[in-house]
Amino acid sequence: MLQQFDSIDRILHALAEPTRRRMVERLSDGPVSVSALGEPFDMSLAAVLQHVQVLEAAGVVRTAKIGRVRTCQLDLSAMRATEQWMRDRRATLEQQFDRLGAFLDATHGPSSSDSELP
Amino acid sequence: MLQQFDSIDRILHALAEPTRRRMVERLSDGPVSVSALGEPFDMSLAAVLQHVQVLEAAGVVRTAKIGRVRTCQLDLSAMRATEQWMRDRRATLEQQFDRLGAFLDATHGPSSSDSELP
DNA sequence: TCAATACTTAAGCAACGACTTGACTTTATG
DNA sequence: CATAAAGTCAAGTCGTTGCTTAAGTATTGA
Repeated sequence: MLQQFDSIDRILHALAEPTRRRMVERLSDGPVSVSALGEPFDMSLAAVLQHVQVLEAAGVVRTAKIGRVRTCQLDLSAMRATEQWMRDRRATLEQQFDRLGAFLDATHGPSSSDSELP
Repeated sequence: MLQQFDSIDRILHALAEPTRRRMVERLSDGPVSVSALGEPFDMSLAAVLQHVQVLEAAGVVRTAKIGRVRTCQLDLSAMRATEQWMRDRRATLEQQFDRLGAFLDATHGPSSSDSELP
């Protein structure tokens, strides 16, 4: 597979990992250090750092080092962009349903709406 | 890594793959057959089918076979659930900002708001 | 200053995931 | 019926990823 990831690809890839997802959940309560972030997991600090680096490379978190501790913080704009991508797909498809509904209404008179999936 | 994926994990994993993301974009224009879905990609039909199976297992698409052709269709509820997860993380964190803002306002009088990231 | 703390880096390994090819199975269609 | 079309299944290849351990580097506190 070619590694020509665009921004959304990197964000989704970062969030697809269960451990990283739980880290993000933790970070939504506020900023924490790398070791504090990894504390719930049975995992070396090096592994925790690798997850943090993936999240940071994706733009999902920002980090800053003060003294010897690196503090991690969620960057919401990445998730906003991803939500937006999903909203766009939904909007496009929902438009299709609307057009189909209108077509059916025009062809055979108005009937029950088909514009929502079960 | 333990394979104890929950629903959102499977959805995000399915959408994290660039090829599958483009398939989803195609499907947001309406339902297509497996071979039509794979037509833009330089890839065997077997590979296309594997992607479809991942998307279906994640609940991102539903498929149905009529005669010899299997038609694929987006299921929006999966993406809605994922959007919701992201909205929840954002909401929690934004609440933190609000609390911090209120704290700062109470401690030193009102100043410029910190409730939004750059 | 010495030792503990908090990361960081690098190398290596095993599991996973995206592809492939090749052999079928099922529907159409001439 | 014979052949093509559309999809399915099963191995097997190979790069990526999540993790480990081991050996650093700064910082901090007694």
